[in-house]
Formats: sequence, structure tokens, C-alpha cells
Amino acid sequence: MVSGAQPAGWTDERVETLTKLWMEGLSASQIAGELGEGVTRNAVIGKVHRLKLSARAKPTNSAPRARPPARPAPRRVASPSAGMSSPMSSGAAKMARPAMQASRPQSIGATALAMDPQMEQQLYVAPAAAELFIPEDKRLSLLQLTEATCKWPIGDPLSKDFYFCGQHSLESGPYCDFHSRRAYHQVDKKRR
DNA sequence: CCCTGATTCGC
DNA sequence: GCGAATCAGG
Repeated sequence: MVSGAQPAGWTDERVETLTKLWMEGLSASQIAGELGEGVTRNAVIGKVHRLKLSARAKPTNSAPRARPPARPAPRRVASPSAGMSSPMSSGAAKMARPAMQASRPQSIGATALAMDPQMEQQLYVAPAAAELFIPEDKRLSLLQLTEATCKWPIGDPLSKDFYFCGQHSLESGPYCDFHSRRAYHQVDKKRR
């Protein structure tokens, strides 16, 4: 018996680490990963709150987190009504609003990790992946789209050489992996 | 979609 | 006290 499995249990040491990292601005998930596999980011956040550590970088403005006025009491477990009726399988008519720009300075690779001292020297600019090139024989016209084809539009919709990506789309969306990521991660990004 | 923290509440 | 589930925002 030499198994030392202490999945939970906030020892003073761990609490210290937690506090330190939290103060340094690391995200809950990062701290969780640092503490060990048995720790989830929820655990970290929960502990942080219990320690009343939240609000780490408060300049001089004591703006108490806008607390939601009322909680509908999301009782866990016990879900009597399972009325999950979704007869509409929204076929291919789900074009969102992917900008039809072919090139754009994107920055993928790093999901904005908090400033981590160890990460500073790992900074490097991603080689800006070029837009996907779809071979002609893979390109699809509007009428050729199916539930399983990526519906990312390419080119000018009014032009003759307008076509759709046509790659196999994800279960979770109307686009292929490449374009679904592009669709979300690109748009938005700082409201101002 | 990914992520973030905030909150609630059964355990 | 703990943390999963959930919520809300970016």
C-alpha cells in the first residue's frame, strides 16, 4: 500500500499555492491544472470564494460584482419534465454570418491565457494559417449542400464562382472544423 | 465553439 | 467545507 491519493482536501500548502497563483492572475483552470489532476477549475473557484479571495485586481474602484437579482433556483438532479421536443432539425438553412473575407490576420494557438510568468518567453506569433483551399471538385453550390456539408460560403455570392466549402461538417454545427472555429473565434473579440 | 469567473445547493 | 452543475459574460 503505497498509494498516496489525496484527490481533495485543501491542505495549507495547497491553499497557499492556490492563493498565490490566484493573486498572480492565473485563471482558475490553470491553477487547477497546476494543483493536480484531482482538482477542477470549479473546485478552485469554489475554494477561492470560500476564502473570500475573489476580486484580485481591484484598482481603487470598489464595484461590487453586479449580482444577479434573482436565481430561479436551478435545482439539480430530478428533472421531471423531459419535454425535449425538437422536431425541427434545422437543415441547411442555418447560415450565420461568416465574413466572406478570404484573408485576415488571425491569431490562433493561444486562448488568451492570463499573464503567466512562465509563459512570457513562450510567446510566439502563429504563422497565420492561410485560408483553406478547396479543390474545385470539392466545391459545392447552394443546392448541393446537405446536412453533412460545411456551409461556409466562399467568394462573392453574386459571382459565378461562388461556392461552399463542402467539407464534412461537424455534428455541432453547419461548418467543418476549420470554419466553425473561424466563425466563432474570429468574430467578436473586444467590444468597442 | 472556446473560454472565463460567479453562484447555488446537494452532499 | 466541498465542488458539480449551472449561469452569465467575452
